[in-house]
Amino acid sequence: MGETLEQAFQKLCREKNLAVTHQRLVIYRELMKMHDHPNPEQVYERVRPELPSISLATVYKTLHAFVAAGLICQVSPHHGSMRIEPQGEPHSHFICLRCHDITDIATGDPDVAALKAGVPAGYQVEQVSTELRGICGRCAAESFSAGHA
Amino acid sequence: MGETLEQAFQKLCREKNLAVTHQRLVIYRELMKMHDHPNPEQVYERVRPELPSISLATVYKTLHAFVAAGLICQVSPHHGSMRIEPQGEPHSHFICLRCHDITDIATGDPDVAALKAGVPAGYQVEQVSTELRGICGRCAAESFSAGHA
DNA sequence: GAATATAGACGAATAATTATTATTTAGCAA
DNA sequence: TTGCTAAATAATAATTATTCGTCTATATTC
Repeated sequence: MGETLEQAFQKLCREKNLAVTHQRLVIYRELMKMHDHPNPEQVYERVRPELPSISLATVYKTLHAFVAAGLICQVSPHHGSMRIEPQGEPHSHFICLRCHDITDIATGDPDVAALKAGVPAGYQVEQVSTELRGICGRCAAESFSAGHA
Repeated sequence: MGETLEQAFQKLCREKNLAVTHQRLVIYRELMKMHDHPNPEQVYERVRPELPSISLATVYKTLHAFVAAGLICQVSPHHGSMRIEPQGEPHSHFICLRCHDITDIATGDPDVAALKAGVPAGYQVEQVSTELRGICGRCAAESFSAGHA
């Protein structure tokens, strides 16, 4: 039973062509214990007792590898830098994961009332927004031609 | 008529207790011309011809002042650092603008089909997420007691 | 118009992340 | 097994984005 998680991890790695390393296993095991939304620094601190010589850069690379492989998700990947919206019109945004470009999407408002219903008491909601993320037309065209070059 | 924007800006500033400065006016005027989602660096480059001695730090401070006053919006303010979600369950997030804490919100999925309908052709949507932003219970309680200290 | 508070310029500092390079390790084949 | 090759790691430097501190300049208030 103690092996179940490790075996599951090995299987996942095979599927995704990730090498199974001790560091990755320990990081994965710690991640699976966490039910909040840690940042890389926190993950680093959590694994250090078991991996005293690990470096923060390795944690970053491992987390990115896990995200790319779909083992974990990233909460609202940001845009590299602060982005502002001069006009106050409410709409959704499409954010390109590759070039970070933001495209306005005209959509109906989300059901704000239903969303707010799930918010704990004492929380003050100031904004609600829906984002779509993926690859924009330009980047999709580029990777297509690159794939056929 | 050329004065309309300037007058409107002055009025806004009075309402929000912001001093009307030349730098702020120029930044505001440029922002109102922009229909994309510039970052501070881009705003800086845009105003430099008119304000050769402005510093990037001033642009940051001004943008923050404008956001706080509600003159402009920020597109998905980020969390200071990368945040991950170990478990793959889909849900929404409440993000505290003060302490950056992320709280899971159990909600129904947004109408993904309707959202995707507004996406330009050639764009590949990989994720759709809804975020609520505001002040979490802890921070709200703190500012309440601070306000009455 | 003078006093006071706020804003700006400049440079340095900090935080988050990525790149570099040498070393180690995993995955695979003989 | 053993050795080869590609990938992963550790350590550190570099980059990028953002903020801070200090001094000067400007706006607001009287």
